[in-house]
Amino acid sequence: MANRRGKNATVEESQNPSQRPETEPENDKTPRTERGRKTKRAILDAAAIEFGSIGFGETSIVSITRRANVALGSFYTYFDSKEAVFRALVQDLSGRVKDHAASGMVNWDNAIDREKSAFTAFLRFAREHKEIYRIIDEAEFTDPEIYRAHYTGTAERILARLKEGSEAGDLAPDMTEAHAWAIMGMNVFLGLRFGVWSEDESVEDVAAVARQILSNGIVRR
Amino acid sequence: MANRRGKNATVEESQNPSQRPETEPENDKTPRTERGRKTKRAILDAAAIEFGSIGFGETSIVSITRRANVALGSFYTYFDSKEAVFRALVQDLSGRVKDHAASGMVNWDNAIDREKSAFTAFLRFAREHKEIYRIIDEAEFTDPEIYRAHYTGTAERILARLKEGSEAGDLAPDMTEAHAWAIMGMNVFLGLRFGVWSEDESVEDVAAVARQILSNGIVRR
DNA sequence: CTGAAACTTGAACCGACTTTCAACTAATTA
DNA sequence: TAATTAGTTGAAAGTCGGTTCAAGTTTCAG
Repeated sequence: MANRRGKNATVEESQNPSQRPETEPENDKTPRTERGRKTKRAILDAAAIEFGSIGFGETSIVSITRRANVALGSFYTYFDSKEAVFRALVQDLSGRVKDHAASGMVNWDNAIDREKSAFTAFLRFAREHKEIYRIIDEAEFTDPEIYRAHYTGTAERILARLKEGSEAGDLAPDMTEAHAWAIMGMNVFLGLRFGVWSEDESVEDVAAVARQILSNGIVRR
Repeated sequence: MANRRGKNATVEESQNPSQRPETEPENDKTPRTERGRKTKRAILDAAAIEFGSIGFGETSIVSITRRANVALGSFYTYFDSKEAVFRALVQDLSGRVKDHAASGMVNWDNAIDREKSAFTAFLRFAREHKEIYRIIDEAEFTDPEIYRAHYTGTAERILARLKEGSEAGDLAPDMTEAHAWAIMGMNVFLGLRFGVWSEDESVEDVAAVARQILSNGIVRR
């Protein structure tokens, strides 16, 4: 096994450089003033809380603006509809998850430990931001495109790592998209059960199981 | 490895014995006539199609009754609300998935092949019933209780199999809930990507990857 | 200081959906 | 056949939330 130190070697492109790429500039609803930016931020933050706690169906524009301490009408200064805030939010959060995972993924010597490190970062993140994961999941129904993009992108990054591992000689030579999806599924469900639903097991213990599976499978040896 | 034939040895309790357990009898909305039973069935079927194709948020009671060729008012003869049909439906479908998985899981000689067999059955099922999976997933937001029960129950059954595998000497001796959730996550995500989203890979190829991971992990050997 | 642009406000409008209900039909029982 | 119960119907009431907009406030450049 090669001995590579992963400090920051893992940070992918990540954190968007300028302020607001947000896919399309579209109908110029972008604030032009500091005041405006603040208000928009307040609306987004309030929306995150509402969507995260009571879900897309139950939150109303009023519930968002009420929580943001902003008038109902102000909402439409910055967003076209409930779907629009949701979309903006999911994109925002999806990016944050990616960034966090990348920057938290340090200290690995081989491909297996690299994955363990990635999972550990992910699990900690899930514990910190349970709402975020609810929101991204709900996008499956509210905004399928973004939902797909989120998981497709994540799988691509995993697969890239796996291929590096193969080339370095750590991993079997035949890593495919399916491998990446299998690992992602493992991570997501462990995150749901041991991150979001309960924290009755230590991060380390759960990560050890994931690591064991990747390095040995579950057969008796 | 022991050589056990799994023909039906795997059918768990499954298919509910009498007709309609449906959790609570509650407000006696049960039909008393053949005619009534037919109508209720029509509503449920129509609901499955609506929920499955346009989702919970978009379907309205009218859209359901229209599709069922039934008057709007008839809906309330059998259900209290949109949530109520959804709940009934999810419970119904969750049971069907379980039954199908159990009965499709035949022809295994050892614990690993048993899991491969389970996954194969699941993936085929997912391809046949993409809507069903969308519906169960949506329960995460519409009816968290049932959603949890669905996955908790599935994980329990996986864990029971793993423990049998350990005892039989096929599997490592330390199988835990986390192992079961990891496997379930793998299966679900592979099902999503290679069952629901696209069928560009053969069931066998995808199953082979899952099997490889469980038996060897992904390290080079 | 002035005027224009950015931003804020909430009442009011509007459409869509849920839910109720009284009148009607079908099936069953005595 | 009459009386009773189960089931069906769709109009209409009621509710709820999204969206609009005209009037107001704040900010700032000139």
